Amino acid sequence: MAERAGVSTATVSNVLNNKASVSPVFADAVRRAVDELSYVADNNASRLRSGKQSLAAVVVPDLTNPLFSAFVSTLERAARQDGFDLLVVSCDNVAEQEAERLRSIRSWRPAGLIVIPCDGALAARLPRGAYPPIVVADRIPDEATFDLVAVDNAQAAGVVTTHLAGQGHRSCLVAGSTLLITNVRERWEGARAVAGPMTIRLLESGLDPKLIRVRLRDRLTGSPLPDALFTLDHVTTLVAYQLLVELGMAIPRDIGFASFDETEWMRLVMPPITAVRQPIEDMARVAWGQLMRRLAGEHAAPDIVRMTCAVEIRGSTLRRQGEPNTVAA
Amino acid sequence: MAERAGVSTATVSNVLNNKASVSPVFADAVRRAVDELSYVADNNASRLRSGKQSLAAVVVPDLTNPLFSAFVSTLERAARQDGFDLLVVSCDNVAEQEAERLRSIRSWRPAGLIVIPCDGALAARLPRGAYPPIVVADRIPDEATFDLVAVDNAQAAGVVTTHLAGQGHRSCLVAGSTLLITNVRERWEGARAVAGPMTIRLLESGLDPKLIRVRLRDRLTGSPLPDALFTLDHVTTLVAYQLLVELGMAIPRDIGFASFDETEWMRLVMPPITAVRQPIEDMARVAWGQLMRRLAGEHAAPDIVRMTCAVEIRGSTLRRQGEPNTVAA
DNA sequence: GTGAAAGCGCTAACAA
DNA sequence: TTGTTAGCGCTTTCAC
Repeated sequence: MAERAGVSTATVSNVLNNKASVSPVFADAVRRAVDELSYVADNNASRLRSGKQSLAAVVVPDLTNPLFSAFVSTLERAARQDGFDLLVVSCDNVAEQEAERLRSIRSWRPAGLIVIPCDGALAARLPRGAYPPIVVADRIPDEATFDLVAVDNAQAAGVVTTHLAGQGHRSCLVAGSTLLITNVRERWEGARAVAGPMTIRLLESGLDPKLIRVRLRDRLTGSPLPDALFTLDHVTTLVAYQLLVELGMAIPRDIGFASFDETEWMRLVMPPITAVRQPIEDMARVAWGQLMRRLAGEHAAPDIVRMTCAVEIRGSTLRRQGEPNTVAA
Repeated sequence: MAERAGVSTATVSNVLNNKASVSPVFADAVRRAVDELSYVADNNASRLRSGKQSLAAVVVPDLTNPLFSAFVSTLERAARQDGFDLLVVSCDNVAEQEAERLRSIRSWRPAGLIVIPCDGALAARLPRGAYPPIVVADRIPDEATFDLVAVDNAQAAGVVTTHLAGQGHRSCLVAGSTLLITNVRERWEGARAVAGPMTIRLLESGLDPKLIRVRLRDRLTGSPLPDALFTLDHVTTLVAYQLLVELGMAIPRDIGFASFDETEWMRLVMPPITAVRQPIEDMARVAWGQLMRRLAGEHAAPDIVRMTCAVEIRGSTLRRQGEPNTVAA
């Protein structure tokens, strides 16, 4: 490359990084050679010498979850705009995998990490020793030692619950994977706090769709029967809705139905489903911004951002007068 | 690190890569030091010297498309099993971006690339000069110069079309983004080839949801009205279904509805939607296998794999006797 | 304004 | 079995 342009490697480097001033003649020669050989500098060699890394990594629990893939998608775009590429890693919802990946990913010497952790015990899974800056998103770690962007789970769950009670529901089943996930705990506590006279019960249904199905079915066919169901995560919502349809339970007449996490199909089914919409794209952009500030050398205390969710009230929870799906008392 | 263990860097390297034999005493010392410092070797420095790269890259048109995120998810798992990490890049459905990314991604010197291209003209967007092995997935490039894994689009579209005709539909509208995407072209041609006496028309609706909506609405409110709608990609399907609901068209009585690409909600709505299910996870595994074989030095001609789709016939297209949603003639 | 030389962290080749 | 040395491709430093 340098020989093709007839200059030294140092000059090539200077042209490519517009560093020290280079005469137009040499600069042109370099650019021509770059073009002819369609040369791109080796990022890693350059990092090795300069210490400037343009690779970041993102660790998510599950790439097939539309919430997380939207997060990664937006993050990737934000990163690219700042000249970074993104190593994407999934831990398949397994904490041990996450620990392993968190360890091994350091071999790439990423400039920073963005993590949606499996559960609250993230800090315990970080190996001792030097680490690049870490930003945590979506799920809240037990210790507030990281920059964090998450939603106000309790508030949003509260809005839904208040709405359910206001629609005259008497007994609400709240179903979510596990209280070990701080988000789920916050949602449950936010719901319980405002249930008022409405009976409210929790079902920790786990992460495995088959088990979720069995456990939910128990509650939806046993006694006492709830007249409202509030599911706290994407998978539980999917299993629950399918189950309600199969059991022939009419929504919202037999049972009101609301979901934390919105997916496009919730607008498409009849009646459409009341859901909490998380600002996941905004979260990705905020997380990236937090990381960039750390890379710029900011030393402030952890930056904790809580974002507000939109609650979309739809037919699946409406049983009062004047509204669709009104039911005679 | 080497000094902490009291040995030379070469010995550390030998222990970490279990290369040349190292005495148990020294090996233990190294392992202890590794543990204490929670040291991981710098992948890039090691690649620089050894030439062995354990990074691969995947380029997809859009990470929010569930088909593609499932692909990336499975691919990432396969890669990890072979000791590779994955650089994930989206081109946001823009060919120029894809070209740019394909160029710049080389700066990481990935061992190989897996690409779901924006359209058929992939080869034209590859810069001249040396390239790592490339495997193309899902969308078929114009020139058969790459290893390829894709589905048999024409066959699957044919099955759906034959079914639609067999259900007594007289006039079918086929809607897909653009024939520039070879998949869409194959689907359209596969459908047209077996339409028989059923009138069949094509709408190239583009990639922008708003425009898709306008164009579809024209066809679904104008004349002649189709009595079946077959959408050829995920976005078109979503827009179309919403439109049908809004227009108050009863499925399947007013219009039969089928989709290429299956998403979970298609099983959940009533009636559930007839859809072609692509074996996307299998495609990811096959693509990774193809890449691994190239990395192992295989020099054979391009390996072209076509996989068969499952066609899920559901209520949205059933109007005959003995089946759900039967309609009097 | 330019090039020679050193060195980033590692591994390959070889000498001890 | 172990350490020494060279060099991967780049950027930095510093003489010119």
